[in-house]
Amino acid sequence: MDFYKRMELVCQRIPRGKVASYGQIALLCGMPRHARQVGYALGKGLAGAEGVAHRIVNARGILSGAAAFESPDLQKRLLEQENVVVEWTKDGWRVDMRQFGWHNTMEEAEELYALFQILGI
DNA sequence: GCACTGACGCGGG
DNA sequence: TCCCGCGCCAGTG
Repeated sequence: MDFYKRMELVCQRIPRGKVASYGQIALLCGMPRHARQVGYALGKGLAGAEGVAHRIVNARGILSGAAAFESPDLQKRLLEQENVVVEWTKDGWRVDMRQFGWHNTMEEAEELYALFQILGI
């Protein structure tokens, strides 16, 4: 069971133009309640998710990781570049999860789990 | 081993 | 819907 390797596979499956939450990533990795470790891994540059890290937001759609990017609005710009609408709220930059959330299917989850088994991670 | 930290989540009101 | 408080757990020193 290698959490970070699983994270890499999961993160790279987030479709362009969609976002996923930390808890959702943890769940797909087969590690419920590990949302904070997902954030830790992204911040440390583990999990090889550099290219798609901007697609990870919290459960409410808030870009909580803005401070971890080189410039404060980099994550927002990367998302807008993928046609994701980001709006300002009193809590910070936010994405509408109903519209842009990655609503993965049971099939995708099972497919990932099978892949983990094959790769032995 | 212990205490503290943090890109978080959720249930209740 | 929003706000609040508590729960969570690998890393770190």
